[in-house]
Amino acid sequence: MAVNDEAPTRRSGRPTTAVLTRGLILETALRLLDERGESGASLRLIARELGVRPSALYNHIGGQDDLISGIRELVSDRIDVSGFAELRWDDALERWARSYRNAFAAHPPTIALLGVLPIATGTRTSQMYEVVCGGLIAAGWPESEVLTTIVAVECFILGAALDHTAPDDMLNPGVDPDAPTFSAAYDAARSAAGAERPTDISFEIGLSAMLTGLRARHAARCVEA
Amino acid sequence: MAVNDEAPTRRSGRPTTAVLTRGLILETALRLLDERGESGASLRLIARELGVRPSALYNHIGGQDDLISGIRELVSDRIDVSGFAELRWDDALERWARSYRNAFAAHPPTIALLGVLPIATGTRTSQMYEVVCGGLIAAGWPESEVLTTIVAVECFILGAALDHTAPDDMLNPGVDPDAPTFSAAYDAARSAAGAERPTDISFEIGLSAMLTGLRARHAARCVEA
DNA sequence: TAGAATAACGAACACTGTTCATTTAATGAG
DNA sequence: CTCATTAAATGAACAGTGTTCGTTATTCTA
Repeated sequence: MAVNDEAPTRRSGRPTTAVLTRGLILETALRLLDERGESGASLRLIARELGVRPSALYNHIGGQDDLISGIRELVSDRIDVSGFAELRWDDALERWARSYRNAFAAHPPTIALLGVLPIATGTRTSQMYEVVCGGLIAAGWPESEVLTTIVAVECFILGAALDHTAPDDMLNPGVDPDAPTFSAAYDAARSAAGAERPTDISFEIGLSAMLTGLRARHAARCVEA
Repeated sequence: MAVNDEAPTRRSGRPTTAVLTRGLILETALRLLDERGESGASLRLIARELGVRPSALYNHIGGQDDLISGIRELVSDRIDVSGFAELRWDDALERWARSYRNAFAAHPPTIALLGVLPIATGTRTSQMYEVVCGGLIAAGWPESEVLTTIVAVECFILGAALDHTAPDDMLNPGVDPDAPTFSAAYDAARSAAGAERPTDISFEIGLSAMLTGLRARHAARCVEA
């Protein structure tokens, strides 16, 4: 119907003052992701939001993969690693894990991507690993084990971030005569939660369990610094 | 170019013997997912594989969401809950967690969906929760806590399944002068792993830590059965 | 046996990411 | 100051996606 894509008319050719920036594109993408969720970061939506044709984006980003990894950098930037300079290793890990989960839970679509795309060297993500590795090694964790341990915690964090985005009643079995124990446990959990979200309780239980386990491992095989 | 989509020619109208079945579609989708990975389960690919037009699929499935949740049921079916009838709760949980991760690690695209889509009542997935809840409650876990605990473990499992699909060198910092500790830890982890995949080591470390933590929690607040 | 329900095709729609030729302006070199 | 180069936009096009709808032929049911 509409012959024009409702984008503000701009003459062909390079504009007098630049319209786009890689940073501007990434921030717009993240904002749309937050506002419209999930599929809000399509190149065409971003382009429309910026008053530009989709193909113009390709002068600043390499494509969708590049876009995603750029967004990931923005999100990663909000992860708090300050604890490793102030607290004991386990308390630092706890603060790190909490802010890590919160950062990604706020941007669901990036979670699944995070696990699969390689991280670029020299980025802030790389710096995050630098700090966490340093903190744990300083606390006596063996160098050969520290990264696999960090990844183990990360697995839990990302899974929890994924769970955070799920609707609260996802597991609701309803009235299922074939699953009475499950149904009862669901009701019990729900009333025990009160005003809290079940997903938050699960995160706390899991995080606490994992830290207890890691403390035991640390005591068993690590040299105090 | 090609006027026909290379699909075997079949006259319009209902065929003499039915070509499609919901089950057949789901199994084909899962197979393509395994073979071609990631985006192998497009409706058009499935249709072509079955020698059928895409629109024909809609006579048997409700759409892509329905397709995914159907696939999820197929995958969930391979999770081993036999331990809860034979072993101590913690060993049963360990067996369950391992087979859970393996089942989904084999089918990456379903992982992210798992966390978000509600499960249908009366399905085998529901039965899985029934067995796990029953096993833990029989071991003395309080009813109000059992489901949130299970979800906590699930978070780790799904995160680990996600990590399993990532390339091994995802974290490779290369030569990054700004991240010397990280780089050294990466090399140390790599050589310590030997022939094993780092993601498997991380899973074992995390699972072990989590079980240790849960055993402590169990001892502290659960009544022996 | 008449009519309804079923299950296929095939065309179309509204999307998606991406590429390419074209147009215009800014930039840098001699 | 000029001129070639580079950069940044448009706009058309392509191949792909999920989905809907009308058509047609068959089977099932009353």
